[in-house]
Amino acid sequence: MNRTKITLADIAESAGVSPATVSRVLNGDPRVAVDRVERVNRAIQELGYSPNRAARTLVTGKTGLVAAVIDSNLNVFADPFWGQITTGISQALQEANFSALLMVRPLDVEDPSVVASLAPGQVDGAIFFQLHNDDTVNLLQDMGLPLVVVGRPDESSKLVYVDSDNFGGAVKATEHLVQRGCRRVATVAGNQQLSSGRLRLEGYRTALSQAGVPFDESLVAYGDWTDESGAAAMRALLDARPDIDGVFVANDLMALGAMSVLEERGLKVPDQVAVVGFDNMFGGRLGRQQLTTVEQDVQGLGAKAASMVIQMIDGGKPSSVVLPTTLLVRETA
Amino acid sequence: MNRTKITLADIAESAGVSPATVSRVLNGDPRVAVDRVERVNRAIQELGYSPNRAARTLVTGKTGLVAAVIDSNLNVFADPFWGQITTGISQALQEANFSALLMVRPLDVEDPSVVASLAPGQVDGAIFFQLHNDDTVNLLQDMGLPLVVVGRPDESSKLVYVDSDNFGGAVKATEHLVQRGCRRVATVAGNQQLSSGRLRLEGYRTALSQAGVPFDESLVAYGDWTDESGAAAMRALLDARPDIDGVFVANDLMALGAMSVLEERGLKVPDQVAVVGFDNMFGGRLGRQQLTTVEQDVQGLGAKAASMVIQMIDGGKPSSVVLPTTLLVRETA
DNA sequence: CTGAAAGCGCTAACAT
DNA sequence: ATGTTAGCGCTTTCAG
Repeated sequence: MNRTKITLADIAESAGVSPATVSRVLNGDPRVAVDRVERVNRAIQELGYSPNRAARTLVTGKTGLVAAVIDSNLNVFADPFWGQITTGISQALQEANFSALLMVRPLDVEDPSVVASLAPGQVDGAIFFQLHNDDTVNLLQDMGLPLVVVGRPDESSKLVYVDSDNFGGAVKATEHLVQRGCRRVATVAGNQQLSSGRLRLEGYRTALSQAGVPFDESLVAYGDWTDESGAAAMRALLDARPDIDGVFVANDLMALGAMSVLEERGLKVPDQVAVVGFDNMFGGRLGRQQLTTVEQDVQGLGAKAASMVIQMIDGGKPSSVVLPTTLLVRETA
Repeated sequence: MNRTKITLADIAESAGVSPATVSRVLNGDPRVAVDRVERVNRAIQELGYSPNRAARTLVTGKTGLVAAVIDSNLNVFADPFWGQITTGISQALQEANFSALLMVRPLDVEDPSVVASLAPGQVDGAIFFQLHNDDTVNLLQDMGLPLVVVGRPDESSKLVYVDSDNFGGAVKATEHLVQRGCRRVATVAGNQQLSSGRLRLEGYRTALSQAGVPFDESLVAYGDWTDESGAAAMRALLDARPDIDGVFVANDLMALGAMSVLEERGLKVPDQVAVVGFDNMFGGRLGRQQLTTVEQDVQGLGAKAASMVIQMIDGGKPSSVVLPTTLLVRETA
């Protein structure tokens, strides 16, 4: 239909006012006379005008864009996590009239192209996920880019972050196992390069030590979040310690793998071995039994991250936030 | 560090050349003398310059942006599908030097804001998902926006699309059931508002009729892709037709629900009832048994969609593509 | 309250 | 092979 792009000048002419006035109407300047506002709006309507972002950006210096940067090395894209969190981000940004720029990139290496795409003037802010190294991010931050990290950066870092309470969730999960009478509680830990992996393991250790149980290395096995790795870890655990009677698995997918191994060995869940997962993936209906697990609000995480960058863009200095996690007791423990 | 934004003019001055020359170097114009290219590049390096997108966009009319538009009413974000497909899109765009703009919006209503954000000049192209109504999309297409749809639009539509071979996959799944000896093959169909839901059901019917089996309404139940709905559908099916000996479930998540019902009724899979799913979610390891299912290449779907918009942006006229699906025979059928 | 005019940073003719 | 010169479409002083 409207193949020719129509500009602010066209509106000005059609409405019989100056470009400046049109611009004022567009930006809600209250000083413009009511009848003129009306005339301008009508012209906009009739001609089907929408302002050119680039031109606006060029003069204001604001792009209206926030980048969501995801490490492509985390090839766990099959995890529902990503869809949920990007949705949370996109919708929250939307409401503040920002758009989300999705960047899936290898972040483990120093990548000049990432820096270039995020240099001041390219985007107004950025949200980073689960970084392996903080260098690029710190550089960008020093260049004045408003940014927040999802997950927990190094202690030493001054980066602002949002995270689920992985530690607290793991503590609750482990305590639950202890309280229900498990005496030899093992754990299948996740990727220790990620803060979520480290903190869930730390929560397990802490809960145990608070319960007066000495830490036992042979009760810990590691996976990489996938169900196969959970199965392998569970097998290793059982081989080393056939007396295990409870296990905290750092995510539901690995718990799924672990439970299939338990079944394959003829071990009854939860009577012989109780299992607690983490994520509340598919409402715990992942395996054959309703999984007892720790719930985190992933979409909320995304929304929070978005609102924090926006705050920073507006000159604010939000502090890092840790969102609560909830233990959902179901059939497996 | 470099808080002051440095521009092309700064580079020109520092390198002792004209802005035009810098621009040429930036855009790889081969005519520039080698030593000058060198000088310019050094200046760029030293000053840490990166070109301003907005300015470039303003003059070239190309934004370097492709929007990925997802209907927020499809609140199936927990499905791994989204993460995979957006990853596929983002990476493919990346390689062609485009960026992905993620827009999660209600598409069932006529939304002027969607049109405005996608009007010519705002983005170079768009990828739409699973639309319920084609009106907005057709409008945008008429306005000259290069766009491709993921999923199958109305027959009448002239939209270019990419889709997995849902029909063919369903045919293979159903044929497999028939060939393994199932006489009363039921189906748990998905959301019929989506082309994937319709085509998988159609594939089931077609395979059956080709096998000379008359269509039987009482062997069809509907779900909404969730595992609960799959369980409910399976229950209804079994109540109506206790003689069912095979079932094609339109996605793995519903198959998971269906299998738990089978188990709860003491029906052995696959001996008493064989089950085939669709998606190959988590490699079929979703339930307690390795699920026989139809695999689709979701990330490939995203990548293909991206390369097709890029083709259109470059003036090409790609035709719609249907990506093959594969039956993976495992334990459940 | 409104208009004129000057750019924002870049590219693309057009000269040279 | 390189420089000069106009703008791209918008916002924003600065006058009035």
